[in-house]
Amino acid sequence: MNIGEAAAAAGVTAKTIRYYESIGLLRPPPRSTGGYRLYSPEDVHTLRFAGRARDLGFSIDEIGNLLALWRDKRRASADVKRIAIGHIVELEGKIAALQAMVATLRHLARTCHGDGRPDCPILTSLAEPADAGSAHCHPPKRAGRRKKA
Amino acid sequence: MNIGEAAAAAGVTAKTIRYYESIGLLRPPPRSTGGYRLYSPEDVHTLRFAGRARDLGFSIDEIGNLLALWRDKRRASADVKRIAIGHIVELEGKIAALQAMVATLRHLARTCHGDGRPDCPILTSLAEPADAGSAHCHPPKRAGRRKKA
DNA sequence: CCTTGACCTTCCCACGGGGGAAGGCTTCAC
DNA sequence: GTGAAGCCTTCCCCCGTGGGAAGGTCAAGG
Repeated sequence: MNIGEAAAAAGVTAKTIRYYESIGLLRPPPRSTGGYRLYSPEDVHTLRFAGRARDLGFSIDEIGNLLALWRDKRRASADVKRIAIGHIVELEGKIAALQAMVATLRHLARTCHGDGRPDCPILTSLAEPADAGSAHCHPPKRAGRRKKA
Repeated sequence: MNIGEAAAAAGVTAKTIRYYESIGLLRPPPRSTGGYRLYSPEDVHTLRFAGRARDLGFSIDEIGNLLALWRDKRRASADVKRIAIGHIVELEGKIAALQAMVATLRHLARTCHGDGRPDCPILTSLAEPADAGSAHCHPPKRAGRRKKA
């Protein structure tokens, strides 16, 4: 089948498939005489695997590792589980960072009149020096974003 | 003061300042005879404002809006609050998406032996057709990542 | 047989939010 | 006067795609 059909069957876009192939995540499929990529039903399985792993937030590298384990019939399930657990930890870190932002924003929004007057603690707090604006709130910023933080 | 000093005072990197200037988020400062950017204490306030807004997860566009409101002394605090509330909603959507992923992963990890045997429900579930693998779990995937979702 | 339209190909640009390096100026302290 | 920072610009890199242009292929209908 052509790339469009395979993409629809796997729940990803043709664009994504070409991208995954270009970065070496997927092996290049055979081509028709006209140069079209030709996919087998097994390929569709692999594509769906990759797409669903992405939906679960795995990075390209992690998906590559999972794909290798998937292809290896003698894998140990412990290896798979370790990757999954590690990913859970990573996701929870992001969740915590986002929740800290929400908490800070909620606090700021609560103290803002929200009417026609110009004075707004959200704005003044954002411009406050150093950590004065966030110290009374929740330190953990974005996960690993700031180098000097 | 030069860019490095201003960056240190505002808690951002010189690189970030140049980047923000290049995309039009910040106005170009005056230059010395040697071409160095010269920043005033007010500029440092603005820089800190932008950096802290980014730490709270605001997008470049949103920071631009907030900066415009910040400069406008006759703004209505309701406008600021609306942006903040909108951002909270957005962040909560991301949190929910991440939590759904974690829940699914937890479920999969729980059913995986995690020993030397090769059979692993994590892998088989990822390759299952359609929504069979996630239907018994939590639908909301990443916020706005998949177009055809 | 030929056209049409859907599909495919490669290539480049964009996003956010910068990191890092190359190669050249300035500026400051000694 | 001179050496070491620090700054300048410019370029290319990362993730994970999405969008679109310019052009080739394929299947079906007239």
